[in-house]
Amino acid sequence: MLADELGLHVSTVSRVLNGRFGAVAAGSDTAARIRALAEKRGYQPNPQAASLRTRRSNLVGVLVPRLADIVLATIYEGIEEEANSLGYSTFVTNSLDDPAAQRTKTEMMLARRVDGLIFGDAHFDAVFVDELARRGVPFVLTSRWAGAHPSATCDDYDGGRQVGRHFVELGHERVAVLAGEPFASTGLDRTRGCLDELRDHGVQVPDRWVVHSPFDAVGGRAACEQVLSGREIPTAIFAVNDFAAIGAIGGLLAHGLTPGKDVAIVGFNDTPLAEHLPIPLSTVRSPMRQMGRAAVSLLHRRLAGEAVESVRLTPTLVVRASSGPSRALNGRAAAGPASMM
Amino acid sequence: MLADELGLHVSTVSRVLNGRFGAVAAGSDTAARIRALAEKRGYQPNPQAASLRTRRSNLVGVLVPRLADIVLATIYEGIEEEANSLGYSTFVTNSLDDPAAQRTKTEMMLARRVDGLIFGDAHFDAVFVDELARRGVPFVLTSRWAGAHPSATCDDYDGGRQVGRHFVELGHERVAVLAGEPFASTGLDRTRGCLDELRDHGVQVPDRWVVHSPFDAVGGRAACEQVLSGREIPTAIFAVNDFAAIGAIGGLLAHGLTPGKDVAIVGFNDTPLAEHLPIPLSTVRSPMRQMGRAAVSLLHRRLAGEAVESVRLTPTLVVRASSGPSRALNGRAAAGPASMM
DNA sequence: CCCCCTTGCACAAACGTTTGCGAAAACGAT
DNA sequence: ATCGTTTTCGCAAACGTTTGTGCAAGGGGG
Repeated sequence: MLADELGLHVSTVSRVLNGRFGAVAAGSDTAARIRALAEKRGYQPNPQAASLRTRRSNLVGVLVPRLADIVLATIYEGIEEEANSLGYSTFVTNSLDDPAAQRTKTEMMLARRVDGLIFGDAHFDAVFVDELARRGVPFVLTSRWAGAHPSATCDDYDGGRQVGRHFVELGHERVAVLAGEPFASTGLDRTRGCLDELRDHGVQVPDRWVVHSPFDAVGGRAACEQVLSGREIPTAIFAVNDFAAIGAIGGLLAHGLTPGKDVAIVGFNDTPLAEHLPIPLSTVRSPMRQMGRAAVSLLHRRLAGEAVESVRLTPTLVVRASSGPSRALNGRAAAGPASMM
Repeated sequence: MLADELGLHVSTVSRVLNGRFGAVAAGSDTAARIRALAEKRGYQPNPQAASLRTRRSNLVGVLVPRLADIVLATIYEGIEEEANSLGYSTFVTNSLDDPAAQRTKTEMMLARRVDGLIFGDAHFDAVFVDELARRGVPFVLTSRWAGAHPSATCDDYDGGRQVGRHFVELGHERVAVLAGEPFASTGLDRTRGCLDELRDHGVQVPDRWVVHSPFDAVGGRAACEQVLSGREIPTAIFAVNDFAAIGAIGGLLAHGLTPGKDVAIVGFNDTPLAEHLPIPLSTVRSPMRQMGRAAVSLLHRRLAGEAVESVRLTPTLVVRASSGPSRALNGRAAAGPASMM
């Protein structure tokens, strides 16, 4: 250690390096000497020794359904940024939305003595998080909310309404919703918002046109196929997730329908890919990175004993070719489909 | 603690719970009593206290260019799986391929006392990893290799050759390569493999048709635009990454060219999206998850003092619509470009 | 000149493990 | 019954911090 090398006591070193109190912890010259040597030696305090003593690890555990989902990965980028700037390190892990995995992974993080947790995979029934709350484990939610637990989410309901309004403005009267997983508040709120807005404008969506599926391309494809299997087909589809939208586009094309022409389609999240797809995808941009940052900030304040309130960030609709021009101008005639591609 | 509760000494408890030696560390009855209570209390040893004593943290640091890149995220899934099963926990962080960030993030992990590191973002020049190796920091590489450091990678050169062979089999004689970042072994090997295979079959690729770009859609788009800006255009394009391929597809369409018809295009990695794109993308499937697992295994053995050798996993070409049917059967006539979308 | 207050630092305990060492107890062989 | 060997387990030190307490010196006011 450097204490001995300076002929000082380790406690003195600790005090100046932590610079706790307003008052200087040591004579300005000794403090300077200490800092100088620490710099020179590249001294980094041993975090495990410190947390052993302080009973704080400055670790936060993060659970997401899946990091390979770009949405969650981006949220995690926000989490990491903010966490680092607050002096925390983060453990991430995938739960795959499997309740058993959520439990065991959470226990692993707890065993690692994380100070708190951030869940990006909360299920709408909230049974697991309720249980954790009862145990007094400090956590916050992000991406999805559940129960009354503090969360940093996107205002998905509002996003859904924006999509609904977009559809009515385009004159659509037959719309389907690919609603995502039934246990995720994101999908639920997005579809509810959309349906509410449509209803407010006199458009009713039949139940058979609200279909749940996983938040990925194969899920979207399957859900789309199901919608298209009926006698009547919709003129607009809202997929509550960009990847589901991509799958749906595949489904449409397979049925000889051109997205953005025969049927409008809009996704959600504004994934980087959306604007680069062969048919640029209309979508709702959600502030993913900010959600992550907000979640950490929430957790940080919770850990400081503060009573925090959930934050809900507003998304914005981005219109591209996939939701096409107004149906009023467009009619159903199929022009040379290549023109807009 | 549970030691006192049992009237036993903490050291005894420690011994039976660790079950170190082949010989039982305690009487079978006391051992049973200890285990029973540990189970009942849900006792989990404090890892920071343990690492303080053992000077091993069982932590491994992972640096990737970006987790929001699905390729790296998937590799990380493999890393996490294997790490957990070996008793390690992992810290991941994004370096964004920025050398300064690589340095500071690495130092952060070292400050956290990780036992070893896994780099998914090694640069081909290897200056940083060389330096680390000199300092005696234990690490392995994955995804990209550099210098002679142990790595778990895909045989990118072979993958490139497979693409080259595919192109010659289809009869292409004018091919372009969107080569990715010039500092990544992945892109370098993939293009080299492709070019070598083509050359072996008498096809020369002009330098102006080998263009570097970031591994994402906008990069691919830009690179593609550059290729298409010339007087002559290629009949086949190899994008060394699926996302770049998607961007390139956008570029082709913008020029009125239909991928898979006017020009064949193949990507790399077989991202989940590839097969669900409007024009299903031919691509080379790389064993991402296995690479991650192999990297951890390598690191683990290195930490045990073993001298390890790099592993190189072989990829397999997956042919889909985007590389279209043989040019011999196809000719150059451009049919209605929309038909297959 | 004495007292008190501040400043500057050392002392030591504590956090929860692991592990070398040694003592007591159990056991087997003679 | 004795002796040697093994088994079983307690003792204590150590890992690198943080932090409450206390002691000595220095300084200012009476």
